[in-house]
Amino acid sequence: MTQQPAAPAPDEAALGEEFDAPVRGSAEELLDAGAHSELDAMRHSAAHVMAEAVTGLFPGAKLGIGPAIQDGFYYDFDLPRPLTPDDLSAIETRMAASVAADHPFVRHELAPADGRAFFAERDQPYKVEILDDLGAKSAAAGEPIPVTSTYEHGPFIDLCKGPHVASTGRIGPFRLLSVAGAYWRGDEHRPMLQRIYGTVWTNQAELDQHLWRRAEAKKRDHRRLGVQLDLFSFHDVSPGSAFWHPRGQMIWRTLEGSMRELQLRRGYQEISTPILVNEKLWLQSGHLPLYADNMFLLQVEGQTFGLKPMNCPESTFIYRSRLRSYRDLPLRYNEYGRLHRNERSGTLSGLTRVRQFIQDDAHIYVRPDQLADEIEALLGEVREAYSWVGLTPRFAFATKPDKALGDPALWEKAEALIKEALDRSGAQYVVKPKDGTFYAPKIDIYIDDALGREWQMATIQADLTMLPEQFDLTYIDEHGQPQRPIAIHRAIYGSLERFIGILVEHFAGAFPLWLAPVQATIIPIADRHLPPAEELAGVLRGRGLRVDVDASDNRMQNKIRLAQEQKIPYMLVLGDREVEGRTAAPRTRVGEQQPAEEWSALADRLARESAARGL
RNA sequence: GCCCACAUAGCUCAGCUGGCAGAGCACUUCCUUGGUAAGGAAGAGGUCAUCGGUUCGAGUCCGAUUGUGGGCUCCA
Repeated sequence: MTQQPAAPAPDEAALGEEFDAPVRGSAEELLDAGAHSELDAMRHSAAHVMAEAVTGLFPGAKLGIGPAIQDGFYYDFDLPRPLTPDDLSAIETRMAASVAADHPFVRHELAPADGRAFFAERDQPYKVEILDDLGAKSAAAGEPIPVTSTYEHGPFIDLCKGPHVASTGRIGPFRLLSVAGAYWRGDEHRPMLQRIYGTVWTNQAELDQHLWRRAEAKKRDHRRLGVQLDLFSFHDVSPGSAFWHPRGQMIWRTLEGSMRELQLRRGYQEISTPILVNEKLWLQSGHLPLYADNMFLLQVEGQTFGLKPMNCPESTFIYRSRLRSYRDLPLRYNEYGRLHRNERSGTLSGLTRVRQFIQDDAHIYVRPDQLADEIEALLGEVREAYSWVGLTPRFAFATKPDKALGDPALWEKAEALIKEALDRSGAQYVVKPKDGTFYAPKIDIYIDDALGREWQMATIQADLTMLPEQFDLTYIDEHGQPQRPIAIHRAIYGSLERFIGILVEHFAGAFPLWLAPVQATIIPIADRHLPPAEELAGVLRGRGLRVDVDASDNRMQNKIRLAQEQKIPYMLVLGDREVEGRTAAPRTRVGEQQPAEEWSALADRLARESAARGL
């Protein structure tokens, strides 16, 4: 967010650093009302008006495309020089003038050849390319080339299939947001154009709401809160890899602990496999040719080793370490594997795009007749784990892609079994045809966070070929014959790094009690209350609670403020009154004051609340 | 990787057209021992990301490098 053309409102700036204690569950008010076609027409029209402004400022500018998108629009330009934030305000000013002039949008239709000539004359090669592609596509389909339609408003005319609002005056309040580079047609071998993003709404209140939501998202940004809450940091000695501070690591361990509990209950067995592995492993699995660019490879004594980018192949060595009976299956191996992927430098971003991460991975080996039951159980695991953090998973079923390994009949069977499991579990899901991996149909899991943003999280894949065939896995069936198992790959949190990043933003740093790295801070009012404060801390820690004592010489009010900023769920105030009765006065981070409570009763209550994993 | 922007104290940031490096918070010490969102005073803290260049003189101008941000791209 490098360019914000207009200064924030003064009161907003003053409040910016310390936003109010977030009230979780207020998601609805943050949600977008949703786009509709009238608004889309307005946004697309705004793109035209912006193109008018840009071509006015930069005669000879070449135009890419300028569609409506969620919340706004963009337009790509080929310009003689890079745009600056000052240019954005100049463009906004010109746009405002065009809106004030209320130019009608007029549609013209031209014969295809005339249309091409029209844009060729005006030296608009990208538009010509679009028309040529359109013609080629029609020819290939054996259809007539459609007429070329253009829309004209005031001094500006553009290739466009519409629709538009009636006139520029109908365009609602807008704001230009940022400039970014974008390859023509998303292809890095094509020229890089300059893209300007803007947002448009039907009225000022909606625009204000949108800008507020953007500001709110920025305040919740896990990269910012990670520093403020002392969770993790990044350093240039290892770009793309987080340094976990004690509090961040505590969140990590707490999530991991809950998952271990669930996995134990479900009969998983935990394994751990090497990080540094000879490249021949990925030659065998088939990953190497496709994935080598994303791997960290190194030469060791004349051989090539790599840091593992995924866990899957190695669990097969444990599977094959002895002969397996049909009675052994399902065999559920889970692994918290530390993975490295060489993401391109420009793509790294906080915890959501990293080079090193740890997955709560598992590989489950099943007989074909066990597949549907196992998938159904896995869907239950996903629902349970996500309920701990108040997220509702949505499922997408991705089927066989065109380029796929293995016997099509097997695919068909596996897909039918997955569908059966999905239906039986009562899950809501969409089907994404041909979106599976080359070795497995899969179920992808999505959530919407408190700001209404969608994230792809976990995945469940039913691998028919890669592990079973490439590594020649077998089990002995009841007739003494070797059979192929199916390998289910699944991660529930996915990457813990990414999961925590999403949770930080979802909760705005105010983690539920069970997950909060510090669950309570004890606030002695005066120094003489320090020894009993330590005593109380001992009682609470004895019940497994994570507790700090604020031993600074700050005043109580200041200690409360600091605990509030750290979003610690409970502040336990200890003064003369409390020490006398061996009680403490709890205050929650939303400002609620609870009656003073006897130490062991308080410890019991908080421990119960924490164990319940409530929100 | 590519385009653009940015990098000043632990954090958030100021430093106009080149002329001895600043503030608030945090930290240390002292005073204060308090009742639900900042008590007071003093002090310490910076090779202005790194390397090179222009200049009498560079935080400031130019170049390269590294990192970060907004995007594009990719994602088994």
